Amino acid sequence: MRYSPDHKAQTHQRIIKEASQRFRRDGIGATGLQPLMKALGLTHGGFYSHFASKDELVEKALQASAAELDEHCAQLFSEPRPLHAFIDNYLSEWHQSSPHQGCPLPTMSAELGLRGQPSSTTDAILMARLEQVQNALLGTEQANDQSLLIMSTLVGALVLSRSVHSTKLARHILDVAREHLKQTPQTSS
Amino acid sequence: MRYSPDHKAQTHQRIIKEASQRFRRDGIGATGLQPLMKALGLTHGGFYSHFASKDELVEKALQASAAELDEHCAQLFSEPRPLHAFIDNYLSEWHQSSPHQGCPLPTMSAELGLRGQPSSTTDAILMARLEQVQNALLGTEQANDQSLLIMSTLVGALVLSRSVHSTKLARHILDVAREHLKQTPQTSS
DNA sequence: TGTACATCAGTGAACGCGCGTTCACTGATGTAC
DNA sequence: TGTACATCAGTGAACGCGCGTTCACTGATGTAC
Repeated sequence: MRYSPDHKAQTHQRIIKEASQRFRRDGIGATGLQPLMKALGLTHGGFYSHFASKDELVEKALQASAAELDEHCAQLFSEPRPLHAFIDNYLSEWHQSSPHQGCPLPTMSAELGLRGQPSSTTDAILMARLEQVQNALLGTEQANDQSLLIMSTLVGALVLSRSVHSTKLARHILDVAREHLKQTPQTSS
Repeated sequence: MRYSPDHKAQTHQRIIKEASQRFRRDGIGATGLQPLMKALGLTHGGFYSHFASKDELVEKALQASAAELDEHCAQLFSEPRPLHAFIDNYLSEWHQSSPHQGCPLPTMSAELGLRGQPSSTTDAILMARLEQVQNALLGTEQANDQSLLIMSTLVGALVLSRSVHSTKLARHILDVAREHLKQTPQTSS
């Protein structure tokens, strides 16, 4: 064979990785398969020997984003104050300006909501995130509810911060949410 | 003339109204001008005698959404407990399942963030919403910051609730956020 | 009162473009004999 | 060792489609004389 035995598998993964970034950065609808393949030094015709359709790629890319995020979070949650580390990371300037490397919920959830296949991977991503926050809350009463509340505020602050034109306001939104969430640490509200 | 003197102005407004709903429901990119005009019983060719481009319509439609929302909020804020009324409305099942009639922030902000023209109408919408929340907080210290925090949680809860596949979870997200926000009424955190 | 003309909201065919998808093909490799 | 064939990741032209946009046109009306 012309290529190494795992060459195709590698290409497969490269497509998924690039797609997962573009979907988060530009949205699913605005990401074309032709430019995507070209960016990887390939032609678009080969795409369908890797995936049955764009929808399949969306699903795979979303799962890849989730796995990437799980790994990233696992590191944060090994720190002394896991919840603070998670919050700081989620509301960091890095996350604000790097949607393509961050959580898919703020960027893709709206678009996924109205796409044909409801996917249910969104649920899985949210649940995974919630679980980790719950672990950090260490068996507090209503840890379940509180983690939902925290995630709501995190996602909302990030969405608003990214959509706002004034960088000063954008930053302030993150600051306010960060302060509040770190101030109400383990106790139920 | 064949039409009444304000006929064109009426058509103009009908286009804006229909567009403002479709943009919120389906997204800007996924809303075609051809189907939009057809839905109003018109042909697509006439569009450009009303607007210079789709971008201009986006701007006008966004402003219309904002005005519509202002009016709606004004009613809520005349009630005895304006903040509670606002929160209940924002996190209601009606708002959850009626993105086309609701706040454009949860549905359009992601897409607006990455479009060419930064628009800055998003900022105006957010500021208007914040101002009303602040008024409800009646000059509390840090009313400014607290209204930002409330809006973050409201937007995040609605975004998550809409994107989630399980209706039970969707409802729970709204419930948790509503309970929390109504529990911390006027006092700063 | 009747004819000729101007107005102008809306019509519908056409444009170039990028989309997702299909498919006959290429060409370097490994295998068979 | 050398030739013939099978494999298969990737190629690139082509498909039908809907998009935003343009433009010559229609046809009912109001106005001028």
